[in-house]
Amino acid sequence: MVLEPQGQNQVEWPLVDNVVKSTGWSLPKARSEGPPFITKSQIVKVLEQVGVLLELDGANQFRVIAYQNASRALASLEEDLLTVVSEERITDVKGIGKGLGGLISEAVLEGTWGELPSLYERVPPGLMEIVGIPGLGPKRARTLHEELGVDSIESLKAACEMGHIAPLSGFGQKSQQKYLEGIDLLRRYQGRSRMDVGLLYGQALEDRVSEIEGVVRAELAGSARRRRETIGDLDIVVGAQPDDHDSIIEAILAFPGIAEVKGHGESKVSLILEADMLGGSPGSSSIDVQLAETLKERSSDATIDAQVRIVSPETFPFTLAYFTGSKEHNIRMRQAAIDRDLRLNEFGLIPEGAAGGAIGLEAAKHTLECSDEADIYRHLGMSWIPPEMREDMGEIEAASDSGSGLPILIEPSDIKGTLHNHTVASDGTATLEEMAAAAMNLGWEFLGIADHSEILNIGGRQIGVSASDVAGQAESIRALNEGWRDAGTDFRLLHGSECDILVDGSLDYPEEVRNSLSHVVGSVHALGSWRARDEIANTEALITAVEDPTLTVLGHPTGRILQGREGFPVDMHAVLRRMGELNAEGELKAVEINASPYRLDLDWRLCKYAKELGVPVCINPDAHDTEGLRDFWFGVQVARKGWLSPADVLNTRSGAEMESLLGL
DNA sequence: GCCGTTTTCGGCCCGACTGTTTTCAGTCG
Repeated sequence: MVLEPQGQNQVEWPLVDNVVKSTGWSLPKARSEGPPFITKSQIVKVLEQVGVLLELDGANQFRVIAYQNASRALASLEEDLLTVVSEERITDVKGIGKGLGGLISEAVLEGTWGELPSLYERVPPGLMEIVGIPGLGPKRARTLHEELGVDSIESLKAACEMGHIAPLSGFGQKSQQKYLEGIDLLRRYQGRSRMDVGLLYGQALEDRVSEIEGVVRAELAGSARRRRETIGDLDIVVGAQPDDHDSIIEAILAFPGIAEVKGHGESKVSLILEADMLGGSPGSSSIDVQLAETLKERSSDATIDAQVRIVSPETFPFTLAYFTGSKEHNIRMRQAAIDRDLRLNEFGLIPEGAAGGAIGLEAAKHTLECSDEADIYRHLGMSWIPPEMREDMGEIEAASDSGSGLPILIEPSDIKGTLHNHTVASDGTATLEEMAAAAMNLGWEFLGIADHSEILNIGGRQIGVSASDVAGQAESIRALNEGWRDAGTDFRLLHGSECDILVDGSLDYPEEVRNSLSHVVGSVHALGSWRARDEIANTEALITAVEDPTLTVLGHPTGRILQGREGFPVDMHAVLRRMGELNAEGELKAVEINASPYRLDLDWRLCKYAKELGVPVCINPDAHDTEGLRDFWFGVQVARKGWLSPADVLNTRSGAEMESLLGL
């Protein structure tokens, strides 16, 4: 076989990847051929940036919001953008009007950006970094620039140290000090945590708070409850009688593992947590005990911000719903309330007539009673929406009495096995027997082995299984399966491979080797080459790969590492559309949700589209040891967030069904 | 800048907290 030159298939190994932080604040250059001269994902990014630039430029805040909304609207556009633009249907997209429709069309068809270049030139790039500092928003950044010429983190730091900030009107000693601390914080702290780390801390905190005397209810809210792929800070909502609030706050402040108390008042405590918080048993957490143990080892040096909010038990459901978000979901909920002449906030659902001019807690005395979140949704003519779905991605419409209804979401217990796992034959640390035992321990009926294919090497070291060794692995698996069959055990190993997708979209291994396998997980590992190319070339190559008759599952489709590196540019909508066609023709082409919390790729935003196209999703832990199998749990969270039901997920099928689907 | 079945103009979610003020702007979620 012909091997690619080594450099082409060097893995950029995720966790030692040095993240080069370029500012990224510039307008993308047009492709040399087109249209499209600029791709959808590039426009999405530009609109998002322009929102920030306009704020810094002192624009009307509603104009700013319009750009942000348009960015979101475009991101969730499923159709091919060039088609939509060419047919002059771009302004049919809600949130994109004449102005932005024109801008988007110009970018796609001409490769130019209208008036935007002058905006980008006008706003110093350093100001964009500065608004990342807590307590320093666009207005103050603008003032600092105009008054002191601050145009970077460095010049801000210098201005603080020389005491130039405090005398400014509207600023003061405390602001100056806070900015210095903020700069330090920004350098130390990445801002968000992966889902696994965030949930581990969140559930540890929730468990500890629940045990405090006087606490009636405590629940994790925010992005953690919504199972976002990364979690900003933790929000815990506590319901307790007002008389108990003081003692509860005192008890919280005495917890181990508090690196810093950022502030505390009558109803709120703001903390930075560190690893000591994780001591003790995992208690009632929904991550199981074993998984929690594994995660503790992974996240021993992490810290995370947490806010605890304490309200009366009657107010609890409103506060929980409010702090669960998302912001976009809440806005829609408020609008639904307004339509019914109600006011919805974190304290209640208040008839406007009854509240009069009162606001806040005073107005909330007139609230409609709600004993749980479902009551709130019911008052607004909707069924209860699972937190994972609260992203304003159509759930409000689906949940409303006149809507199409919400799907029944998949649960971890629906999973009967997974298809993408490694052993000592490539870069795993467990044997076939050990992996199989661990899978049976999880109650699974099958385990797909998919060691790396021949071409893969890391740092020059051969990792993949050579073509000649594939037959040996097949024989071992056949013997093991025979043993289980004879013993009447309903379990089997499925012999697959994680075959590299080469730069031209062809698959590693000779065809006859791939044909001998039960399944092929096709994955891109030569990230360097793919990231150096444009979206259209990558999309074509990926479509070539999924069209290969031997490919069963498209593995970690974009190659992203959360908070490590972006995936390669690709029009995943187009790839999924092609996969949808192939499935309609009777082929089995599944797309993976790589459940490793470092990846969570396919992104949840694309799951619903895959489902609509009839592309089965396969949740795979990509386990490299027996504990790694448990990561499938995170994949299930992503699937739920992406509206998937058990039937939409390939590996909810029984072991026997799986064999039949794979033609074994 | 977007939107509209009371509107093509005049709205655009809403409240807490902080630090700066002495009645409030900016930031955050």
